[in-house]
Amino acid sequence: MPFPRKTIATEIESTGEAIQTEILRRICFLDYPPGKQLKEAELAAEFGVSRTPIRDAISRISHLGLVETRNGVGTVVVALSATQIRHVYDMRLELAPLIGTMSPRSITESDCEIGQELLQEAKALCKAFDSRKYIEINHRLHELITGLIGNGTLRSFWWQTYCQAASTWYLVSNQRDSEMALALDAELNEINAALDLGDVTAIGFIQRTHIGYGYQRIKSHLLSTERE
Amino acid sequence: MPFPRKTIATEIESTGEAIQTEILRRICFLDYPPGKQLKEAELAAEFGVSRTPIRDAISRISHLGLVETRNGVGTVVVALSATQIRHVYDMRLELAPLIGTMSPRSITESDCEIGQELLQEAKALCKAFDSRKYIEINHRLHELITGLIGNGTLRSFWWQTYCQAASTWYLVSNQRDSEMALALDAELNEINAALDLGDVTAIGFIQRTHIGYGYQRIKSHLLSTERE
DNA sequence: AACGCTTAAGCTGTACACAGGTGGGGAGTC
DNA sequence: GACTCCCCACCTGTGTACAGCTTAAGCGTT
Repeated sequence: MPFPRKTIATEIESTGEAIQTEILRRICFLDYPPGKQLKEAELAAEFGVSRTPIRDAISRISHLGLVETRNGVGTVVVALSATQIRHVYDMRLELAPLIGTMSPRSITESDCEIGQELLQEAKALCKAFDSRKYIEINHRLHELITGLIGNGTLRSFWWQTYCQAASTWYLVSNQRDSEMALALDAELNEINAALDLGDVTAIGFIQRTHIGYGYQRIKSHLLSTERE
Repeated sequence: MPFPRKTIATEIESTGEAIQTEILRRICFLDYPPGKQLKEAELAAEFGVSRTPIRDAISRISHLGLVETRNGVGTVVVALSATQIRHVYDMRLELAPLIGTMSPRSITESDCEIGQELLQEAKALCKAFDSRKYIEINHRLHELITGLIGNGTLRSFWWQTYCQAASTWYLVSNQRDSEMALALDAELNEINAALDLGDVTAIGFIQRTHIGYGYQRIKSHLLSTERE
């Protein structure tokens, strides 16, 4: 199944898939913020290939609704509308509990190690907030959790909604440094407890809980920006 | 959001999107059965365009896992493995109840008319089964129901799982003519009752129920083919 | 000075040519 | 006759040139 698997397991990626993953990562990480214009020629030069594979990558990304290509104009990264964000979050709230109930993969030693590692980094983040680090920790946490999903379809959907939510979520996080760091620390504490117990079901519900918190933060942010 | 919306509302489709929709339809309808080799040059000639838009369309379809492209060999339509089918159906069982609960669109007069129309065709099908007609009725029923979904993300996911399940499902249906026709007739009776009451929630649960039935049929089929 | 038109620059969409890779069939040998 | 190896036909992957579209800037007119 699609890209999520490719990003998690280190498989042999074709050139096109690697480029797709990289561009999508840049969008999620706000390296390409909403409004940013992606020029095929520019990217082609950067990756050292022709426009063809770039076009292919962008075209495949477009189904997430994160970019919009118009003939003669260009390809721009778009911020999902408030309604779309609501839809994505509503969906994530429903998907999260399924992580643990739909034939999950069993937790390994290595999963626990990664969890601990992330927790340490989150603790460091509480002392000195760094937007970029916050994003990276969250991203790796999502890779870890997505890897626990045994159902390929759910895994794909889970990853898709993450990518759709990421950009907006990380944009909001910039304005609430310490609160976000503490929330992440708390989440990772819970996740690690569940990892040690080998309880994937719990992880699903923990995710559901914290997505709810994040949703609240984003909703209040959306309200305040809509007033302007 | 992606293709489902485009297939349902009659919007202005770009060339590439139209081709994508058409190829995907052919896969769902078993015009391109598993094993069929898709040659870019052939399709290009048929649609009267160059290979470029064809490649684009196939590339975007590939994320559903229904086709596999290997360099030097070609692009072949693949049958989803038993495990993948199980994953898709498990997911559909979870998604179905959400149709009515996640901000559905309200039912219009025109929806009811289409429902009645489909019911009549289903009744005709009971008297003289026609595999092709069975597929078409089901397809249009799915377009109708997908159109009732207000949440764009859910709509996209619902449509994706339908496409993934369709090919296998329709393959199985070939071997159980009358049983399938009767089941479809029963389903459409229930759907129409819910349509008349304007109860989208009911439609979600009806779908959930009948997907369960279909799942059973496919499971027994998978078991019998695995033995061979 | 303000408005409208024209033109050119720059982007994507498409066609086409070529490079790379794969598999099968035929010639040659044992 | 069977097996092996090589070559060629055919397909996808990539690069490149060109056509079409959009926008903005600059010029001319009022």
